[in-house]
Amino acid sequence: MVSRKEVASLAGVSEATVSRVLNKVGPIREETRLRVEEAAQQLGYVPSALAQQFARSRSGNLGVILPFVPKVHLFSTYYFAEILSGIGEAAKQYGYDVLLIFREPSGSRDYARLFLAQKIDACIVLGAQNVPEEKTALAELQKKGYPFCLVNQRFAEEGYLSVDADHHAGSYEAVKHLIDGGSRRIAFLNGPDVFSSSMDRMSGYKQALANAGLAYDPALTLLGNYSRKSGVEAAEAVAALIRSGQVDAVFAANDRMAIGLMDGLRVHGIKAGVDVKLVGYDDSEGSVIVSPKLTTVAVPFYEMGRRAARRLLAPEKDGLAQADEGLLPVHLIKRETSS
Amino acid sequence: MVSRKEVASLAGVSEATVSRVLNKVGPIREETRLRVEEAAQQLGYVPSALAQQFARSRSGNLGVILPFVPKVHLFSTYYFAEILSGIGEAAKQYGYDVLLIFREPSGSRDYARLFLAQKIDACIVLGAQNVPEEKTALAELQKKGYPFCLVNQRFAEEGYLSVDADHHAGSYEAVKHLIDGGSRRIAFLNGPDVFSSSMDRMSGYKQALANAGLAYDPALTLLGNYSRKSGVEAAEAVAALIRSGQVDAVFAANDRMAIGLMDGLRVHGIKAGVDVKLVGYDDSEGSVIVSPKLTTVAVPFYEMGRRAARRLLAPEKDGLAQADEGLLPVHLIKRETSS
DNA sequence: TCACACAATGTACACGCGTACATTATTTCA
DNA sequence: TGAAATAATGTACGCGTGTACATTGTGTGA
Repeated sequence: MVSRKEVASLAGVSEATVSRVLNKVGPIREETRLRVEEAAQQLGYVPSALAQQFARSRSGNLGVILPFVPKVHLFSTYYFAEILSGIGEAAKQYGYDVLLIFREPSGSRDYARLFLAQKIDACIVLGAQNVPEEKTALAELQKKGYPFCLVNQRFAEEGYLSVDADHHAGSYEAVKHLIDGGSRRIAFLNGPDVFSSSMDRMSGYKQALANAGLAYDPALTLLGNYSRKSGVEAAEAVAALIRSGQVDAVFAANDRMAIGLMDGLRVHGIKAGVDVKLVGYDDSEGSVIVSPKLTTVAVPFYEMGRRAARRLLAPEKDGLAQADEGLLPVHLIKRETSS
Repeated sequence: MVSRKEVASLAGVSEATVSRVLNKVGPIREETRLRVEEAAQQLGYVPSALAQQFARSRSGNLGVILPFVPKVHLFSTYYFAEILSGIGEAAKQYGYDVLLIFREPSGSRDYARLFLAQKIDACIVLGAQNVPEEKTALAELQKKGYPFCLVNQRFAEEGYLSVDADHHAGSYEAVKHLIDGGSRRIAFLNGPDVFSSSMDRMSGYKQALANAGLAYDPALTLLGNYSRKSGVEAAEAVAALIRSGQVDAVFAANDRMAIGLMDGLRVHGIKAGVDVKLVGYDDSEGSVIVSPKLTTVAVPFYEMGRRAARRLLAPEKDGLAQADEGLLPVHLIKRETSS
């Protein structure tokens, strides 16, 4: 292995000068720089990231904490793939590497330890839930001043750094679209309220109803867990509501449940888009594959990942922090299940 | 920040003893161990991974090189998510972290530099292609003795470490299934031959035809690029072949193309599963969402990722290397498009 | 020409850990 | 009981880099 020493020796300078040339710090005579660069080139010298990290006391790693989802082995593919990809772009831009952290099945969340061990300089928590253990873990990060950012989740009272989309507006749009199309009895298949996005969607749903002078009926709100299966399972109840004339449209909090619901309803002889209108959420790949095509709400997951990383990594001077504030816009995509 | 020094001081031993206790090396008096552990606990001491890595000259990172796929921002979700998840499990098991490496859009492949910089101790290359730049990059890794493993790709002549599934057998099964169902004129929508899996599928396709006494007709083989769009684009040609009676079934090299093809054919008034049989490949999420449900070949992506990581990280003594050799089995899943 | 500013480089050390080697304490065995 | 073996611990240093500080070189202005 070739180190700074050999380069210095070959270039006929001290190690410090080599370091300065490579890090572009301090004044260097042009001739010296060339000699050093030449020597480094010739020896194929590559600085040891290990030594650099150690000397700088910075790992240069951005940790990304992934939720443990037992069914799909890792993640509800589309959603996380996009976010991760956005994170990757920003990380690269700012010279950071992305360290993947798979949460334990046990649910242990000792995020602070990752900082203590200096494995990461900052981290993005995906799929954070509003449960006590999570809140404790995040509070510890906050207290110790470790930089972290949530994606698609907010803890209103805590004021943690987070990047989120405007799910209230998205749901409002979705439900308003159904109302505009003539629906008056709209069921809502929501996800668990440990996710702020579920709460946001609920409020958007309610507001759209209220704005149209429609009453909110708790009996029309069903609870799923964002899985396809839970959509299928909701079908029976939804079918009954449809048959009894209590429901003429359904808004599902994500596409997976919406698609599961479509399948489940089909068994009951009910066809989405014909017998009942349906709107999903996420604009996932499945939404255009399914038949009829699913009306849904597009969420800029890629951009959300990018912003989260940028907020953590961008130097203050870039002044991006401000530009990155606020909820990202979502937009309704009208397809076949709502016309 | 609390370091070994404070722990040693509090426990009344030397730093070396602290190190020995925590690393469980050498004989330690029980009482001493307890004192040290107590002290570490009390101080909340967490060893600096940075310093450890530096001292050991090992990063403890398993690099995962991700292909650059412009359209889907990161990856054809299901496929990579599963592999990545499997890698994550094995990495965790062997005490490694997963460092994500997003390939440059430019296509630069200086994998060796990652090792030179000591950023990773081993790496898994996803989506490797049989193109000159790739071969050069991999040859360099091999030459320098850096441990790496390919997934779902082989370079026959080079003998690189790789984990692959038996796509020849999978394709054979798929096409045989179509033949058994009465099809005699089977088109093949394959992917680019820079992927060995494409070549494997081709040979399986040919063998199934040959075994059934059917002639291989190059005119019935179409080329896509594994994207949904390319499936849609192939529809016109396939539709013509079907109309002219030259084709009564199609085998597509992955689900995305198969699903795109279904959509494309629908425009031409041709319904998969009714007017033409269709088999896809991958058993992706979409295959059960699409209607009619797609017959496909299930590939153990998760297990492939796990094995790739295990091959690189498992200590010799575990003797897993041998168990992990050979192609992983795939299996046909019969659904609606082929009955 | 001399003093002084600043450019350019060298010297020296810290960073926190693993570990080879030296040293001391304890056991074993005759 | 004494010597040898072994357990238990301490001492000392290397790992490769960043960088504070010291030193030397190079103008600059009166």
